[in-house]
Order: sequence, then C-alpha cells, then structure tokens
Amino acid sequence: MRDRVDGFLDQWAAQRTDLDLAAMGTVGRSLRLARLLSAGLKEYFAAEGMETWEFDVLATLRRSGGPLTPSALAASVMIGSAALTNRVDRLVTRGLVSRDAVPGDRRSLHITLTDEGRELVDRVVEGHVRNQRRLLSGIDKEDCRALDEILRALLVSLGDVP
Amino acid sequence: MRDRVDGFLDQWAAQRTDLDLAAMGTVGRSLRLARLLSAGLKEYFAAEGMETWEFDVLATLRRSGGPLTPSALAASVMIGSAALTNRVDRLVTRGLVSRDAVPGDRRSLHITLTDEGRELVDRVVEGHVRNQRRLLSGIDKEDCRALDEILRALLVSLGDVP
DNA sequence: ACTGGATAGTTCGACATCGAAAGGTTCGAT
DNA sequence: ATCGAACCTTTCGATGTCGAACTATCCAGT
Repeated sequence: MRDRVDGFLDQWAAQRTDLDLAAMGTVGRSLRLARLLSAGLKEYFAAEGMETWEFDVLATLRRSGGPLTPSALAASVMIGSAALTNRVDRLVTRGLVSRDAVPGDRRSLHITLTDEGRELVDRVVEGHVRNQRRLLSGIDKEDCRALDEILRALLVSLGDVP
Repeated sequence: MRDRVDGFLDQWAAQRTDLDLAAMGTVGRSLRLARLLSAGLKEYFAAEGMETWEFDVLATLRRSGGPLTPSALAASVMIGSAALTNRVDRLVTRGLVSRDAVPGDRRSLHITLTDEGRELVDRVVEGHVRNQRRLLSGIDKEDCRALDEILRALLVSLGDVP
C-alpha cells in the first residue's frame, strides 16, 4: 500500500541519491494528512451551514465554560488579533456571541456565547465528533492509540505544552 | 507528559460528559502538529532568504526531473491554478524558472527550472532535510517508523493514492 | 497626583488565495 | 471541412489574514 508521499520520495531518490529521505516522508505525510483532515472537517461544517473558523471560535468559548478576552481567543485559535476582531464582528452580527465590558478593566472585553450560539455549538459538536471518527475510521483503535501517543510526544518536544 | 490538546479535551470533558473525545484528540493533534512543522520549515527557508511556497514549487520541478505544466504543478502543490500563475510570475521575475512553449500543443506550457533555480534548490534541499530531521528529533527512530506506517495507512484510507 | 511605559483591542494597507468567467487551442464527430 | 465540446491558462472580483500604526486604559515609580 503506497501513498502519494511514497511517489514523491521515489522521485527524489531518483534525482538525488545522496539524500536521507526518511524525515521528509514523515513531515510530508503529516502536512498532507492535515490538509485532508481539514478538508473533511470543512465538508461537515459546510453541511451545517457553518464555516470552520466559526466553529473554532464558538467551540473555544464553549469548552472554556465562560467568557474569554479577544487575546485569549486569538491565542487559542492561533490567529492574529486583527483577524480575530474580524471574526468576532461577524459572529456578533449573526447573534452568536456578544462583546461585553469587563468590570475593573476598561481596556479589555469579554466575548460571551449567546444562548443561540451555545445551542448551535452544542448541537454541531456532536456531528463533529462523529465526523472525526469517520475520518479516522481507516485505522483500527489500537493504531489510533499508538498514533495519539507518538503525536503527543512529538508535540511536547516541539514545545506545545501548557 | 501532557500537551495542549490534553488540556482542550479536559475542558470539553468538564463541559460535556457525554462526548467520546478520542477522535477529537487525534485530529486535533494532527492539525496542531502540521502548524508547528510548517512554522519550523518556514524558519529554515527564511534563513535561506526564501519563502516556503518558493521551495514547494522549485522542489516539485526538481524532483520530477523535467518541466511540468502549470496544471500539474498546481495539483502537486495543492493550490488553485490562479494562485499558481501568481507564483510562477514571481519565480520568473527572480530568474529561477522559465515559461516555455510546448511543441505540439499551444494550449499548454512548460515550467522549467533555470540553471540558477536548479542550483538553488539543490543547495537548499540539503539543509531542508537536516531541518526536518531536527524537527522530528523528539521521537526515536522506531517511533518514527511506526508513525510513518500509520500515517500512510490513514492517507491511503482518505484517498491520497497515485 | 503625574508621567512613562506596558497592555488591550481596533483600524488600515498590503498581499495571497480562491472560484468563476474569459480567451485561446485542440480534438472528435458529423 | 467545420462545428462544438473539452481542455489549459490567465484575468478578475471578493475574501481573509497579517504586520504595523493607532487609541484608550492601566500601573509603577517618583
């Protein structure tokens, strides 16, 4: 069973016999997998009339259990503060979140889920986890657990720690 | 050893005790790893005075061993044809590739590496593979092999086959 | 109090990407 | 031969993101 990355590596091996390509394969597969998974997630959200970024923001608020500041949201979603302002604007327009003053610090804000926003994310997240299971259904439970542990070790080694 | 994704899952578990979050962890880690790896690659290319997309295009041409059409390039790099036109324009300006007519089919073109482009990619790819090894140095060789095989199986199941 | 430096969020301009439409070219069926 | 369908690439308009500049607010040291 060969994937597209195997093809890339074959091509490189034919052109440059001096390179050690093992790492290139692993990195290439990781990047490629992420693109395919993103596409798979997007597909489900689109079927729910939603953009991926909308779910990202709403889900971050939902799982945190309370309001978040724009800075915290931006950091969590891994985008710049400018892009976040834009996203919050549109979510406010759609009535899914609200911008509230923070008592005690007038520089800051609280982004809060509205009832409608909360109901939406609570409904959509259920199909979302089903969709994620579907995307991973090509490998068995044991491989999934092994994958998880290796990915965690790699993430930690790259500094992705709390 | 816990990563950021473990934190996300804890938050979800605290808010929604009814969800099975295993798949969410795996997908989340894959996406997060890809972002960190991309950042790590970008760092090296920047040190070489290069953008990631430039290496993508040049490397695709280099490993294929000969000219490619814009369509083939766009498919390989996973971008739209419009974006590719833009990229090729800039690479032509920098003298790294050329656009040549295809004898026998005037609809199409050949994008060809210039000598300068080929020398550049041949030099940069060596540091690139070293950099990739560095990014993966947090896990041992055996885990790397296991990771590779699981990723390949997953990619194939998602349709990423030649 | 007051002032200088940090912090929070928004606005602005530049830029890359995408989808759709357009402009040329080739191939096959009549 | 010719017409239309299929194909390849570029152009165009819209959108989303980023970095930098900007405004407002807070805090620490004098």
